[in-house]
Amino acid sequence: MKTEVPTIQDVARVAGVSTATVSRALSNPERVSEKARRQVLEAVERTGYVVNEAARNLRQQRANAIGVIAPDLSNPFFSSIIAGIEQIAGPNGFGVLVTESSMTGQGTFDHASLLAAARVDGFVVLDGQIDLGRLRNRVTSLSQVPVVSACEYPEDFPAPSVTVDNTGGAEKAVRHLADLGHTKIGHITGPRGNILTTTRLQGFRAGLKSIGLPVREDFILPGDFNLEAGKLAAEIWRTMDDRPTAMFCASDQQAFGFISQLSRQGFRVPEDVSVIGFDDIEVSGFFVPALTTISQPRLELGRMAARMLLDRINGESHREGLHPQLDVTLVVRDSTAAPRPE
Amino acid sequence: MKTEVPTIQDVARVAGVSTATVSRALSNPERVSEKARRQVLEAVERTGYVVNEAARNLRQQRANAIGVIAPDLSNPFFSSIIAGIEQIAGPNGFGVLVTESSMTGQGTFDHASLLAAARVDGFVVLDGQIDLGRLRNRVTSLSQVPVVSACEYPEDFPAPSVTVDNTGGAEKAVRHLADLGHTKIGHITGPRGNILTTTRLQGFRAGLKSIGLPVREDFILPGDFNLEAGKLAAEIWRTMDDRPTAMFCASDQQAFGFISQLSRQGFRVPEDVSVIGFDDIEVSGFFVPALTTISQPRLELGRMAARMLLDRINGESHREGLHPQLDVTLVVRDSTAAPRPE
DNA sequence: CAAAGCCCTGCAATCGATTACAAAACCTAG
DNA sequence: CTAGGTTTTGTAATCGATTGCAGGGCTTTG
Repeated sequence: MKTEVPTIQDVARVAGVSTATVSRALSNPERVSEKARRQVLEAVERTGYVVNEAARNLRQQRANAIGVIAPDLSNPFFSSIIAGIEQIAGPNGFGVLVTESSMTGQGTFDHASLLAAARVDGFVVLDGQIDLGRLRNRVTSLSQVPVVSACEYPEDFPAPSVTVDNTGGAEKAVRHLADLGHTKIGHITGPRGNILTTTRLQGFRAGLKSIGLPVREDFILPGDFNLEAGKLAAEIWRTMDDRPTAMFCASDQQAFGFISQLSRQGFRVPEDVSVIGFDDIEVSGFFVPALTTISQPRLELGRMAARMLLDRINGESHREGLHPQLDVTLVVRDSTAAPRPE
Repeated sequence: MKTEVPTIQDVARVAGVSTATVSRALSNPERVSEKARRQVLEAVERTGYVVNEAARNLRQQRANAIGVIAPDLSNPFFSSIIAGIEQIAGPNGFGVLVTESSMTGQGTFDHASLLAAARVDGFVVLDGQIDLGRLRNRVTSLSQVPVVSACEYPEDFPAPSVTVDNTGGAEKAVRHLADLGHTKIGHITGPRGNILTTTRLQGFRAGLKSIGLPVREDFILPGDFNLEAGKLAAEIWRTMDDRPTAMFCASDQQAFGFISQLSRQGFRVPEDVSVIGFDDIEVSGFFVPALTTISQPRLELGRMAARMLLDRINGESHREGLHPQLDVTLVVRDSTAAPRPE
């Protein structure tokens, strides 16, 4: 039982040609004769040869892999994006290396090293809070390094990005609630300093304004995107003298936490308060009540980001400032309804 | 602005030593003199040198990376396990390459190639449905290749695995329902042929038997682990003449789908029917009603698998048949209650 | 038939690190 | 002061693929 892994040499010997021909037959089939190609292909079959990526990477000075820096793998929102990235990267011969932001910085695995180490040819950054200093530190100008951000990104991130229309989404949410007859509309924000938080809040304000409703600052509750934050917000809502009859949540998870805590206290959604989320993750349609929300094209976000990154890696440097914005759509389900008549 | 990446040669020149010394100073500090070490370290600092992994991998014949084959990245269940794998792999200098099973087989990216291509040193397989033929095809005997399966695995998978006590978990679920006073207990299974389906069903039967309840075959509904399956099962439950008063679902997602569809039809959980899930994914505690379920140590599952794989890669061949089983725990929340008195 | 051009092929250098081997430097003890 | 031992260092081979260059074969054309 031979455990030896066959090399290109073995193939060459079996096929009766040189290694150069084998290499060419495999990567540039049209550059070799019909006959040689057949022989090589057969020899590959017989030997079970598979190219050694390490050798190829070394010679070609590229890794054929891209890195993904995600803040939190256990958040289903990100995994969908990653799946989208995979969908594009895989068929193009690129592997996908996923790293949680919290992991990097340990051992040999910080972002910059990852890149310089020739392990990946570029990054998709999904983390809006990422520490730029660490990246910049090694890489003089980020704009020379293939990096694309998706979804979120830190302020003045000097890289192309692909995002969704957060402002427009928030406006849609507000308009939907207003259309149902709500006039006292509240908002639970995302974490401070996050770009998504800012744009959604902006859209919330703009939405109210555009339909002539006043912005009640006391109806804006600070939060985070996770379940716990929604729960906390519910506690605050409960203690309010004058309560909003509808809440626009910055994320679906947050909405779940909000609704969950409310029902535990005996309130009903949408009877006592309408709730609308943002993201449209998979469970949203199956929540009780099914969640009305703003749907993001998550898979497409990932696919787009991957495409842009691959383009950059391949040298098609579309100008620095490419920032496509995908559209979001309102999905009406059961968590929103007309306010209870006074 | 130089874009050149510094090599070990550059470091050697700056430090005034040979490349061999640089290499040793970095990976075996104790093998070089105090003085040389200082010089090298300073030169590294000055040049911003980072080892080229491709070159190292080629020379050392190892990739310092492990592959993870997951069936479905958008399932939050798996992402947690992956996070666990990361936690172990990262600090040990190993990268984690994640692949969705559905992706592999396309292009150069099928499982076996991935391995032979020297891209990864081993795999963690999370997919119970994986096509073994494709793996075996290249690799004479899987048992020689560092592979560890976690959670699920195909029948007679010739590799170490780490799983949870599915049978025991199912028994706990049944016992809990029985303790509440239920005698008509049903089960929605996972997909056919899956090991988790089998073991949980087994446990379900064993549980009933151990408390002296008869196994009603018509109370066992075929399903899948996803949301949709739960919804389908709910439709069946509705049409039953004699309905179970409690359902043990093979997964939390399935339970969500079941509850969701039921409430849409005007039934209430747990008043009309108690529901218990399996997995304890994050939202479960925030569902309405909060889901009673069997909690799996998902992070630990990943960590354990990673540890075992790293051991195998490093040659510590603990005997073939290592199959640790982690314990699961019952988490009682609001979706289960005593049956309504007749 | 010879010259020019094209296609195919092979030789050998190359990528950047690691490491076997040997030489050099340094110590220690007699 | 020297033989023998130990530590430190450097030289050069090596991993496996890709690719610039040049040579050989074949076709085309004058």
